[in-house]
Amino acid sequence: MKSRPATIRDVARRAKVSVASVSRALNGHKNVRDDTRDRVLQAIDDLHYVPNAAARSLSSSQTRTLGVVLPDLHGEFFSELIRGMDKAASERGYLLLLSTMHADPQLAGQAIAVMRGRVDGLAVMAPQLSRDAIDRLMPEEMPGVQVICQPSKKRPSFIIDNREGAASATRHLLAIGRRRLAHIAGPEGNFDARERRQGFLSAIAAAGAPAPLVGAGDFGEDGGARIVRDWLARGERFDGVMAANDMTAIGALEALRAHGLRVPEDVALIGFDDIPLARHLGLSTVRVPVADIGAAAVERLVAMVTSQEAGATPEVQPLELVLRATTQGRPH
Amino acid sequence: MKSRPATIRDVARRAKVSVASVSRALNGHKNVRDDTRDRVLQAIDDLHYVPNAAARSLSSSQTRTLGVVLPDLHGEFFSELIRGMDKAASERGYLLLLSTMHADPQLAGQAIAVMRGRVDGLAVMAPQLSRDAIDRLMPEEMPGVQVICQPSKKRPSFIIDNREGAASATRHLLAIGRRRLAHIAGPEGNFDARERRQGFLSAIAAAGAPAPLVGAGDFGEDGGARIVRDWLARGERFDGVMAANDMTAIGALEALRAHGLRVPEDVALIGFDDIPLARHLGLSTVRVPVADIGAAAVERLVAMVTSQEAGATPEVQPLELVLRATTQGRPH
DNA sequence: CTGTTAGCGCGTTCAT
DNA sequence: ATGAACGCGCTAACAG
Repeated sequence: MKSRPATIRDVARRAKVSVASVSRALNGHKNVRDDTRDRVLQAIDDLHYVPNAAARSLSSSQTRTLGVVLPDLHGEFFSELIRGMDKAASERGYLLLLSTMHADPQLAGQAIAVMRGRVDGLAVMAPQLSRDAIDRLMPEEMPGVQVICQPSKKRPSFIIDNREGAASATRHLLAIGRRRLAHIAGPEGNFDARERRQGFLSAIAAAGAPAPLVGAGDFGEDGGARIVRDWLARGERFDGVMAANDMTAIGALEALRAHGLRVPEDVALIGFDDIPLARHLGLSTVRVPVADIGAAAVERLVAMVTSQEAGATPEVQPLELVLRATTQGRPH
Repeated sequence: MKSRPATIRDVARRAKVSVASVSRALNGHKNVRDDTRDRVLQAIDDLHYVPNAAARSLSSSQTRTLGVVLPDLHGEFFSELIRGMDKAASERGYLLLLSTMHADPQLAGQAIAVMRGRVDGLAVMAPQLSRDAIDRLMPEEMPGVQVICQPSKKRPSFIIDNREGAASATRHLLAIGRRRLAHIAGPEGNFDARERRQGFLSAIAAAGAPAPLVGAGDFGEDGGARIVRDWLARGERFDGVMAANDMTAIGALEALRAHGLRVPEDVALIGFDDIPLARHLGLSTVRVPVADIGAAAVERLVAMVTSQEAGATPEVQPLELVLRATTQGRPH
């Protein structure tokens, strides 16, 4: 007996009430007699009735779904962000519709477009897009928040203080006596990468330290390793490296060691993000509370969806300097 | 001018055609004159029309969305699985609706229930649930596949040969001359964990090696470390450890070293999964092609959704032994 | 090739 | 407290 799924009408018939009563009972309205409600519930149970989500959306024009548009993220960063978002969403009865796009702005646009009508709100992370590009892509009429990218004036943004984080990492290098510093930056198109570079440079300037070495990495392990090898091959001298993120730092670490340099004795090294690998490798870094950011963003998004709240003040999550072996004499 | 979104009727009016023609043009039907199609496309562009997904679903009874139900996964395993799935899905015009549930079977049931009517098919990973439990939870009428868990007879399953993987890891330990082996198992309720333990034991038996030590871990770093500390405290002797997964192995590695034991000289160590950490720590392991599994599962699911295909033969993805420093004399 | 129209399943007035 | 009826936006069957 694989009959088609029961509809609200089947339930109404079986409970001997009208569809309106079933709907009311279902949505917990007050004006339903206990007796009626029980009969409805019984019928629902008998028929294994499950409301059709599409019909519900069409008629109520809300989906109880949130769209999440992410760049081509890897590893722990991705999973932590989703974990934070999913937790906040499911606690509030929302589901997450996912779209992991690639760097191309055009794809970003498509990703956002296909979500229209399927979600009540949108959380977008697009560090490679400018503020204006994001503004152009986001549908006017739909609530939206931005996560870890250039803050918008029109939408709440959940960000971190990249400059301060990078500056404090740099000050730490200076504080342990390193003077000839180097920075391996992230992709030029990436907002966070640019901010971190700025933070590094301003800390150097503020301390009156010698002009630093700056190379352009790609947020990846290979990029970090390549830059370091180049420097070393050119005979550059440096005793402290601040990398744009942990993966870059890890690449740098391997290149340094492959060249016979000791870390931290010869060169101190610090990254950014605090991915789990960092802890295991004893890499000093700046911790980004990714899951918290995701949760905060979704929490706010749900508030916007349910109560039309506006407001666009960026919410800045605190960073934390995590000191480990690569900037300390002792092993972790 | 923040008017309500344009509907198909607005488009029809502006293009001076009927809604049916708009629908046909939209869905790429052949029987539309070029002239008509152009006018429709023009109107769509003018009005920034985007079809309402809910209405479309209701009327066509398909959502172009796939549900993904996952356990409380961490790190790279999670992100790789999603990456593989999302790639396969988006290439075919499908979106992923996510639900990360917790171990509780009741929650699993809820997670699946809320997806009814919102997705065309379901991909479920539930290693902590029995075959029967999953069968009971999965809606009869909806296409579904299972990923990395006890294979069902009713649905295609995408699995790995845990026993053979564990056995080959164990044989490798034996082959490099280790005889007093130990196994740190995963949670007893987990299907893959049980299979891996079996694989370990049968390899031991087949080789006629001495009775091994077996401890119950939890797939986590702490569990692995705890078991090793216990063994060491009790004065147990062993020269090779096969851990149920990489995180467990990493915990074991740290406990071993903290106790002054050298790896692999004193104790050889091998894990399972090949998460990125494994490579960085030089941990030997068994590689599970997580992204490929996810992609294959979704690919098959889409086929089932679009063409009612049946079939329930488990698809077994190949594993690969990855040898690194923790089972070899030399560093990686 | 094109237009008219009847549902799809549900929420929600409006009467009663 | 309950029921009848309309409309949400779209697809598809049917007429022309």
